[in-house]
Formats: sequence, structure tokens, C-alpha cells
Amino acid sequence: MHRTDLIAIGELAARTGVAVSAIRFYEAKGLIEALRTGGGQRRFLRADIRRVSFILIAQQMGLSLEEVGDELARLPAGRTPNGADWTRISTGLRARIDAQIAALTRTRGLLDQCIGCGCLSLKKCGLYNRGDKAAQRGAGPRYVIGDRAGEIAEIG
Amino acid sequence: MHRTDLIAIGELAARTGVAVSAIRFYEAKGLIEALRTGGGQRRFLRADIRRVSFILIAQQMGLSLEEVGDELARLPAGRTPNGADWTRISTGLRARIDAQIAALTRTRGLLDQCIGCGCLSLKKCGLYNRGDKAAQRGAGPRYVIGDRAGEIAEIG
DNA sequence: GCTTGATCTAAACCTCACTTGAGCTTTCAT
DNA sequence: ATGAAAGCTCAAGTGAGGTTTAGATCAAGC
Repeated sequence: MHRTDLIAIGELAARTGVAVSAIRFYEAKGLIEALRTGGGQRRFLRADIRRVSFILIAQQMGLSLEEVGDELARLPAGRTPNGADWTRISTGLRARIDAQIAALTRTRGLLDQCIGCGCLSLKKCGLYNRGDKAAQRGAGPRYVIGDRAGEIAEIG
Repeated sequence: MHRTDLIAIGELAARTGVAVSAIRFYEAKGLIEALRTGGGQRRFLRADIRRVSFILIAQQMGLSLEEVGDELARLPAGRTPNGADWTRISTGLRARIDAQIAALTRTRGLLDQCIGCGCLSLKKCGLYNRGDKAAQRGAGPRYVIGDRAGEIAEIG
């Protein structure tokens, strides 16, 4: 048990269910760090399994990799999250989920008002981006709907 | 009122709040169609305002442009959605939102169980993709977490 | 010592939903 | 008839979160 506590990238991949390429990508993004063998191969600590797991869970909660990186960087010694860290972070994640649920519930209410109306009027329906950050997640630059909502005309 | 019922792309853009470039993009994707003037400029029907509005709303509900295209294609005569169509479609959208809310609520429950535990164990926490399509929305090909959940080892 | 499988790097490619730019043409009000 | 504003096409760029490919090297079992 002098060398066995270091694991190769393939094993880290297998243990976390992430592709090897993704692990290299995370390293390039600074989310994890690797030691190197004499021949240049990566060797990870067992604790990195936990670290990668955290990345996956945080992603599930809707954090971008950059935000995940921020969280990890905020850890005391740049270390893998321990129980106390996790309690703090996961409580924050909970708040995010609450916000997402609230946003969806609001949208559902608007949709309900709109079912059977069929007007699809931008003015009346209110089905346009009421500060709905969650729905905005996605790819690339996006036209911000509702930015100038007052100027959008009624259909007709 | 012989020519005025056709509108130029700029007006369609102004009436819907989307960029002109986005409208051309939608046309290229087959979501809307345009007539052409002798000089090659696009002319749209007034009904296309409603059609574009539908695209925006459906996107808000989390449909991809391809899915929006499928919905539009499913319309009786390939026509712009009318009141009855909208009732049918929006009821379907409502179901999607319900599913998203349910998924988030489930995740929140798992997170609650996990706060204070800190194990981050893939086996025990269950914080991995329980058929959570909503969280999967985003850019590009993505490793499907939990696909082989049974084979993912415990941390340690 | 040799072979096989794992790993290495760098760069290119992918999706989605658009935007931007270059270079030219059409439309419309005056 | 003209000049500004709006429109046209086609190609390339953006950003997130990776994957794929190519060609070379490393580590380990026999």
C-alpha cells in the first residue's frame, strides 16, 4: 500500500462513470489535479473519486463547470470536500432547486391561464420570460425575450 | 388591403421580438415559410406572427427547435396553430412542466437526505439521474450519468 | 524481451441556437 | 430619380461541455 493509493485515469473513470476524455477535460479546466508518473501518465488520489462525484452532482443541480470550479476553489485548502463542506454547499444547492421549482410553477400558472385562450398574444399571455433564469440555461448567445416587452405589439 | 396583409421580415421581427437573423434561421430550419417578392425578399403572412410566438413559447417550455418543428408539422394542414390546436398542445406542454417539477422535487428530496451525510457515495446517495430528462437539456452530446448505475463502484 | 492494452498530446469535430460580417441588391418615400 | 434603410446570401464565429482521431509512448504480464 505504498503505490496502490494512487489510481490511473482509467480507474478513476470507471469508479465515477465519467469518460476518460472528460476527466482530462476537467483537469484542463482546473477542476481536478493529477500527479504524474515518470513516464508522464496521470495518477490520481482516491479522494479524487469523491471530487469528481461532487462535480457530477453539482452539475445535476444546474451549476456550470465554472461555478463548480468556484465552489471547489472556495474550499479551505483547495481540498476535496469533506462532510462539513458538503453540508454547506448542498444547502446552497437546495436553494437553487427551490428557485427552479418556483420558476416552473410560475410558468405553469401562466400556461394554465393561457390554455383555452389560444390568443398567443405577447401582451396578454405573460408567457414570456418573467426573469426565468432556469429556462435561459442552454447554448450560446440568445436573444433575450422580453427585454423590451413593453414595445412588443399585440398580434393582429 | 391587397398587399398589406403580407409583412416584411423586419416587421415580423419587430412584432415578435426576435432578431431578423433568427427568423431567417427558423426558415432555414423549416419552422416557418416565406413567400418571395420579385426581387427575392421574404414576405410573411400575418398568421406567422402567431406561429413565431408559438415557437418562442414552446422553447420556453423546454422544447428544442426540432421538437417545435415536430409539433408544427403535426398540425392538420401544416397551418399556424389555432385555438383548438393550442389547447391540445399547451396541455401537452403542461404535462412536461409537471414532469420537470416532479423531477426537481425528487432531486430535492434526495439532496435533503444527503445534506449532513456527506458521503457522496454513488451507490447510497441516489443523487444520480433518476430518469431526469430536464437536467439533461443543454449543449451537445453528454455522458449519460447513471446509465450503468449498477456497475458504478462505491467510493473508497 | 516482447507484446498488448492503457495512456499520452494536440487538434479537430460535435450540437444547439443563433449572431456577425462581407459584399451586394431591393424597396420606398420624396 | 435618388438615396437611405432594409433585405439578400453565404460563410464563419460563439460557448458549453465534452468526444474523436491520429500517431506516439508507457506499463505490465509472460
